[in-house]
Amino acid sequence: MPRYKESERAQVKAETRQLLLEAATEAFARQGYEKANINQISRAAGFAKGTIYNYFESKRALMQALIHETAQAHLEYIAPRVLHEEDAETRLKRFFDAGWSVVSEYLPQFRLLVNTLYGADEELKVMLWQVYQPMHQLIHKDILDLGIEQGVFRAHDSNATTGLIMSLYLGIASQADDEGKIWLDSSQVADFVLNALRE
Amino acid sequence: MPRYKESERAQVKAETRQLLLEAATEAFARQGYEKANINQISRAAGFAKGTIYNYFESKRALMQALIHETAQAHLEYIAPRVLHEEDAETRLKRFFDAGWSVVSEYLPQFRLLVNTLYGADEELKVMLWQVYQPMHQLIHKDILDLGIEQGVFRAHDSNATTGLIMSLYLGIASQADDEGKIWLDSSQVADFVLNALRE
Amino acid sequence: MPRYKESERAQVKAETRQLLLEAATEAFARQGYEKANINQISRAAGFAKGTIYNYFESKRALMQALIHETAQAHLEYIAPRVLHEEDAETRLKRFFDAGWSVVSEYLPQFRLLVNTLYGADEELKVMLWQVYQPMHQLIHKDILDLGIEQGVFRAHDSNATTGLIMSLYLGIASQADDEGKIWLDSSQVADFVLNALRE
Amino acid sequence: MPRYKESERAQVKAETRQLLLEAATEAFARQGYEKANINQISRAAGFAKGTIYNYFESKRALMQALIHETAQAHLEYIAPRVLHEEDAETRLKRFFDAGWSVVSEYLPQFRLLVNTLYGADEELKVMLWQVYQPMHQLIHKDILDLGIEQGVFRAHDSNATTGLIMSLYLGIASQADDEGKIWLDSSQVADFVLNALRE
DNA sequence: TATGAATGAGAGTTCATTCAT
DNA sequence: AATGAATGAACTCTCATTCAT
Repeated sequence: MPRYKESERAQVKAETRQLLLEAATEAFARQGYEKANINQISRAAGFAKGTIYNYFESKRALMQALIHETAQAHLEYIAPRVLHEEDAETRLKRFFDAGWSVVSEYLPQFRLLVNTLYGADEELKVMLWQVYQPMHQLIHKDILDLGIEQGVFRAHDSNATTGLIMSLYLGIASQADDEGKIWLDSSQVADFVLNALRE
Repeated sequence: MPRYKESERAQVKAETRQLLLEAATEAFARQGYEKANINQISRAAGFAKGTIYNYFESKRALMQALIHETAQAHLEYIAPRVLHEEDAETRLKRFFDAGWSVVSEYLPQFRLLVNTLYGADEELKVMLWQVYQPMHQLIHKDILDLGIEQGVFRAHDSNATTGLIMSLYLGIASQADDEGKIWLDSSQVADFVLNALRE
Repeated sequence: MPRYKESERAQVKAETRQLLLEAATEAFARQGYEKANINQISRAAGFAKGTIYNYFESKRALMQALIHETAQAHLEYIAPRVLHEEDAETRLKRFFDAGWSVVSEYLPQFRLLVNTLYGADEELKVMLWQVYQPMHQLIHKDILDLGIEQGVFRAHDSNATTGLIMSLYLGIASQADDEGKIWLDSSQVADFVLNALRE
Repeated sequence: MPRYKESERAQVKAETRQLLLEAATEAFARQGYEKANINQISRAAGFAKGTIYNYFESKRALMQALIHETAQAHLEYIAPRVLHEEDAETRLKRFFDAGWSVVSEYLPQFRLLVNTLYGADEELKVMLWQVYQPMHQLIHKDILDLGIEQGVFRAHDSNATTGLIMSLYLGIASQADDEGKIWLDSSQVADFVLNALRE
């Protein structure tokens, strides 16, 4: 069998999978995992109910894949933008900056993450916090510890501060309206943190 | 015409209602609104499935009553403890203090509130934010503005800061373990905020 | 114990029973036996749910008592008005006359009877046709056979005609509007029958 | 994209729908709309309980579809048999003739219609009378008015007479036993009406 | 690979009935 | 005799999942 035929097929599969994930994101974000329904999701993606089961073992597996990939994308969006900067203060600003951009560009994805992080489904929550470890590392090591090293942040429990920063990010950003607009500027939040850390 | 004391019957009704609300809180907090189920809740409260409908019109009405009463109780726990203090700094500390106590004493209730505040159910979310207005007022007026007046907080956008403080409270406190223990002391969070506001 | 106390009590009981029957008639007529509900009926009669069970063994027993008494009353309304006349033709007119009056004065009762007579509940239907036997006798013997005897009706199968007359009565009268007004005059129906029977 | 014939699937769907409608007819006719139950109907049709909801939105929608189709079929059975005749008298006889056949051939359907026409469910009743308009037209125009024109019926209010004829048909035919046998011949009823109209 | 008819567990809700007071 | 809280069977409807085509 010709090689390109194979790859073509693989591409179609990947596209279908992507369409399903997008529809699922939207549905899960809007209605929550329990209320969202497989039929709707399939239809919204342009397929029939059964198709979803060619790509995911179950509704739950779909959700898990979704969380995984979404969180991953979230990380991959934010990390380079932060690391592109040299000094810790700017990195912190960039963190909130990029975080705000995620919200406006990928609102349903972001909502899905927040719902899951603060939701009642322990299994999903734990999984997501794990996937999010690199984000904590980023803040902890590449922003806070760096800042202490650079002498721009006072000595402090940077692990604790990481938690505080994540809470601020998620708490404020989750109040975005349906257009992804957040009532506080990212810089206001960054300044608040900087004030707390400076000297 | 009733043959026994009216008050006696009223008391029994109130108790039953309370038992149902408690069971519901536990169930909704552990499984989320959608997954929790009426039969289970009634059974956990020691009643048959139909009993719940003698007290609440529907599952949703039960949830709404619950949110209302829980949020109210939350407010009534925190406000006096804050207002008992004179200076703004102590008030802020007390706010986190009391907030931490709520978590350890009323863990399911608190979880229910957080799940709802960050959940996908728009109607419940809006309702809860409304009930929570006095909490925002408390922070905004009775802590932040007071602190500015007292000259202990630098001038700042106290409305914005209110949002940040709430995010910190909810974000950190929601990470309590099953015994209600939170990995950060309330004082650490308070100090972080105070550092940001002081000068 | 004094005798009048007894009778007083009996009277109260009878009144309560009557109130319950009236409320039941209204409910059963409006919603049908299955949809009508015991709580509503009790409340409409001014009593609590349980009270009904002091007077009737079950919802079904209530319905049966109701049908019985209503059909009886129906008969007792019509028969004397018919028998008061001497000649068969007038008796027939009186039959429809009185039948029309029943509808305007006792609409819910009448509707209940029609619903039952043409409904799916075989047991109730059979019971009602039995209670209605005297009505058939009245038409058969006291109107039709009399008419033949008097030489005003042609010879015919008066049993069959009885069935036709009942069908006409029930069919037309059941189309009464909510005020009990029937679109055809009783005399029009009577004339139709007389035309069919005369000579 | 579907791999098998569209028409094949459509055919299966139509058959399933028909089976469900038949089972529903039987159940609704025997127990009435309220008492009949969806599970039972599906099972009787040879399907699982949920299947019905692939074909009808709700129990009520099922009932409405049923009434519609049944009344339509009823009309389509009777009308051509009546119109096949030339003179009004024979048409009238054919009307009762055909009406009697409907009962013996489609007993549950007929019972369903009668129960609905004389039942307490106002919405269904109104709907059915509307669907039945053509039947009234048939009697009114194509039998009674024609008869007057042909000079075989005396002048009379043919609208009123239409109502009387329908009452006779429904009233007598609804007394069919479980084999669909009616205690009066259709000709006896027809003769009664003809006697009333002739001259 | 895609389809959608069929499935049936499971949910929320209703309500006749019981019974302690 | 009257009450109404409690009960739980029974009902309608939803939906994740299966599978023949």
